[in-house]
Amino acid sequence: MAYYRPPGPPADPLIVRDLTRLQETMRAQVRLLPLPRVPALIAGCDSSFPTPDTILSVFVLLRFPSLEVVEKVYHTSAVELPYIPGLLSFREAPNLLLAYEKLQQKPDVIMVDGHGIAHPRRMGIAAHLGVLLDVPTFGVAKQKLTGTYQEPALTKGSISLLLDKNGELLGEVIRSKDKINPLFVSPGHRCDQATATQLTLACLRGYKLPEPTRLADHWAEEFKKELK
DNA sequence: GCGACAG
DNA sequence: ATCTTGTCGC
Repeated sequence: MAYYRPPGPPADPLIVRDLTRLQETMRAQVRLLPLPRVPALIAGCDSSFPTPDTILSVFVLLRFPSLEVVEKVYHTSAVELPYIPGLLSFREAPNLLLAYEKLQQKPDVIMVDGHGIAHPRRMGIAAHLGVLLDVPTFGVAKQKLTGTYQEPALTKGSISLLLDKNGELLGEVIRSKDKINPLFVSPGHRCDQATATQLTLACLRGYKLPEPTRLADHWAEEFKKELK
């Protein structure tokens, strides 16, 4: 009799140990600082899964601050790792990098769907991608991974801090729309909290998600349907 | 031992 | 992330 098994290959505990170590060495590469100048191009990226073992990643390039769409590309490949909290980047980053290579022009900063340093080892997918590409990145997540915070006021623009057990700043919890669940914004690489928050706010257009990730999210869903 | 746990 | 209908609120 068949029995249930989660999507993707099983999580080999030996692999998990090695990836966690690799993540800890990558942490030393992260640099938190303001962008050298106001970005002219900002990118948004996200992934969807047409089938349990196929990943489809999208990169959308927008002019800033107009947010006019300049490019949108995607790439698909076989899933090599199951989803493991804290190790998401090893499952999605490889395919995201392949999609990134398809961009004709490169962005000055990338808004990633997921956390930056608001991660157990300060290496969320935004920081991970930033280090691999050596490009400024920050993360915008819909759910908390780690840290504690006070619920921000219910009005758009309200912000509260996301802190770790020692009071260290991990990110900011931002209400991007009235009475809608807040976003978790944190710097990735070559970016700082103030910049990540400013860019997130500057990219809001009446929706819960800022345009870069909202559009990447949208196209990840559209391209998925096209494949079916 | 008991929760928490991005996408 | 993905599956999946109707439904409550602004």
